[in-house]
Amino acid sequence: MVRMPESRPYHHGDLRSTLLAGAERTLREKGAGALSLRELAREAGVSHAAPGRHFKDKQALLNALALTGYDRLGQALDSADDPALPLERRLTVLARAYLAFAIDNGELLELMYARKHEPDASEQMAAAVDRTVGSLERVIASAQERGEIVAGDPHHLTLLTGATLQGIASFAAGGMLDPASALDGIEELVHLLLHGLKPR
Amino acid sequence: MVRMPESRPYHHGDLRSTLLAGAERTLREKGAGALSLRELAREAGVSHAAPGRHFKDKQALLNALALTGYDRLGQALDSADDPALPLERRLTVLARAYLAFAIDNGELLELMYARKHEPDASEQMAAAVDRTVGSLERVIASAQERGEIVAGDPHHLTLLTGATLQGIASFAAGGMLDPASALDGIEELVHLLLHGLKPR
DNA sequence: ACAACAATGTCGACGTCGTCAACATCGAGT
DNA sequence: ACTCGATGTTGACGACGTCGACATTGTTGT
Repeated sequence: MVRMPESRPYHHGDLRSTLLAGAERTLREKGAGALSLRELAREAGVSHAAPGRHFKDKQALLNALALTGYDRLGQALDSADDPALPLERRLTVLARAYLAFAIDNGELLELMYARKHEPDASEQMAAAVDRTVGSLERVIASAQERGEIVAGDPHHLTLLTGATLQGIASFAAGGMLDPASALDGIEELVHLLLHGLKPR
Repeated sequence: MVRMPESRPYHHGDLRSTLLAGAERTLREKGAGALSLRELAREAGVSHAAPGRHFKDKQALLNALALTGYDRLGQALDSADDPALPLERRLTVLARAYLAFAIDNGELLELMYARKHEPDASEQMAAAVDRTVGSLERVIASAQERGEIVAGDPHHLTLLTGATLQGIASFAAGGMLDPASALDGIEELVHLLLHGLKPR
C-alpha cells in the first residue's frame, strides 16, 4: 500500500503567531541566548528560511516579542488596578501584579527593557512603554491631587516607585532573591516607600 | 616549521588579561551580543582556538569578566563611602557612585546580574555579590543602631534601597532616562527614599 | 645538563547559526 | 482564467563555538 508522506499544506497558515508562541516558550524554558530561528522553524514544521518572510531578521522577531510582552503587562496592570482602593492598598495591589508578571516572564521583561532597536521600531516601543508607565503615573498623580502624596514632579515620583519595582523584579529574576518571599515582602515594601526609612 | 623572519613569539605571554581587556572594550563599544571569541583572538594576534586554553567556553570568559566587574564596583563603592558624613549625605554619595558606575558600565553590569552560571562558578559570584551589597548593608545597619532609620530587618531595608538604585540604573542604561539627569536627580531620590512619599 | 612534563598556542574539522538569492506554490482580486 | 503578491523551499555563504591532534615553549626533578 502506498504510504502518503504526511504532507502539510505548502503554506502554514499562521506561521507568524506560531513563531512568536514558540519563541516565547523557548524564552521561558531555555533563556534568551538559546533562541534560534532555525530551531523555531523546525518546531513549526517549516523550512529554515521561512521565518525570514515574517521577520526581517532575528532582532525583528525579538522586537515583536517585546511588543506582545508590553500588551500582556499593560493588560495585567490595568485589570489589577482598582481606583476605589485606598492609596497604600492600591499601590500594593499594583506592585504585586507587576512583580508577579516579572517573576514568570523574567526573560521576556529583559527583552522589553533592552534597547537595541533602530529608530523605526523604536516608536512602537516607546509608545508601549509610555502606556505601561502611564497606569502607574495616573495613580501617583491622582493621589497627589488629593494631597495623599508629597508635592513634586509626578514624573519623578513615578520614576522612584517604578525603579524600586523594577529593581526588586530584577533581583528576583536574577535569583538574588526568592520569588515567593519577594511577593510576600511587597506589602512591607510599599509601606516603606510611602512612609520612608526615617522614623517619624 | 618554517620560521617567518618577523614572527611573534609563539607564546603571547599574557593572553588571559589581554582577552579580558579586549572583551571589556568590545562590551562597552558594541554590546554583549557582538562579543566573539574568534574576534578577540584576532585582536590579540593569536589563533582562533587559543582562548580555549584560558577559558573553557564563552560563558567562562563572561563569568571572569563579571568577577572583575564586581571588583571594580566594590572598590568604587568602598572608596566613595565616608562614614563621617551624616546619613542622608552619606547615602547620596554612595548612590551617586553606584549610578555612575552603572552608567558607564551598563553592559558589564548586566553581565554581573545574569545568572547563567553552573553552581561551580556560582560561589565566587555569590561571594562577590555579598561583598558588594555588604557595603550598603553596613551603612543601613549602623544608621539603624543610631536610631536614624526605622526598625526592621536590615536586610529588607537594604533590599529596598538597593532595588531602587538598581532600578534607576537599569532605566538609565535602557535609555528610558537621561543619564545626566539621573545623576542630578540622585539627591532628591535619596531624600524621597528616606522621608517617604506621604506628606509628614 | 637534560629529559620529561605541563602550559600554552596552532591547525583543521564539525555542526550550528543568520542571512541571502533564486525558485516554487498558493490564493485573492481583476 | 490569469496574474501577481504573499508565503514557503532549497542551497549557498561566511561567521561562530568547540573539539582533538599536534607544535612549541618554560619548568622541574634528577
